[in-house]
Amino acid sequence: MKIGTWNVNSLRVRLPHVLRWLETNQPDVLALQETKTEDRDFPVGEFERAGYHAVFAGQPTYNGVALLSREPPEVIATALPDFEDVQKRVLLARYGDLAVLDLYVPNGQSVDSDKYRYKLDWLAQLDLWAAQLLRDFPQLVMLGDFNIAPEDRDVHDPVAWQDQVLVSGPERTAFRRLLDRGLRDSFRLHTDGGGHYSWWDYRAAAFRRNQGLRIDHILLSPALAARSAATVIDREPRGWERPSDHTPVTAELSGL
DNA sequence: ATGGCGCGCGCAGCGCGA
Repeated sequence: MKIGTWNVNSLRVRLPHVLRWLETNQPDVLALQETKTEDRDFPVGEFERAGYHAVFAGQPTYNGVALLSREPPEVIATALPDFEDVQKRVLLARYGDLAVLDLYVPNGQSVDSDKYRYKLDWLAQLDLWAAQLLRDFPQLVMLGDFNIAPEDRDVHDPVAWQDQVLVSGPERTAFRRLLDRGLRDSFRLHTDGGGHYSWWDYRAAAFRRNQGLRIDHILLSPALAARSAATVIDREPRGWERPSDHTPVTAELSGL
């Protein structure tokens, strides 16, 4: 099976891109972030016509997550447990034995901001939840926009980015804690080198110059990591007209 | 050189993203 993640930076604007990408790539599950769409405006019918079920947790203007799938979903959660938050950043669904957690981790803005503190608190709560989820769901995929470049090889200019938000030590420690729980970064199961990014700034021709960060991730529980056949960053949609600043990442799991 | 682009909201220009 194929399962992907894509921060679309407004589903209203990017719906044609998502439909085109679904048609070409035929994933079994696609997790979206930054839909920026209220639930009553979610384009359910468009995805039904494309052969996909859709579940979503949205709000006006900001944030918003969704899961598209061939199989009908069972929604388990739409928020972090025990964490007061009006921001829609979490969607957990299951498809039979497979559990999929779609995440839009807070950006953090800058390391000296209140939003950074919120990001670290949010990640601490995610870590607690991850321990429970790994017990409850042996077949767990945790994927989305983590807003963390885990290592310097995931950063085009580590010196310029040092100690900046998305790259700072506390954020990387939070990401590392998830791996210490037993989750595996599926991209790194198959590719060691640098220069592979999932986001490029709209400004300064960053995509053309491949000045990006790898911040969109697919984490796999141990049972799924054993089935990981490939993880691919698809740069193509970043080159389309009026693109999202993120591009899709897809994991292939064998025997599911 | 801290801007640079693109989004929502709403009709100007600001907050936000990363």
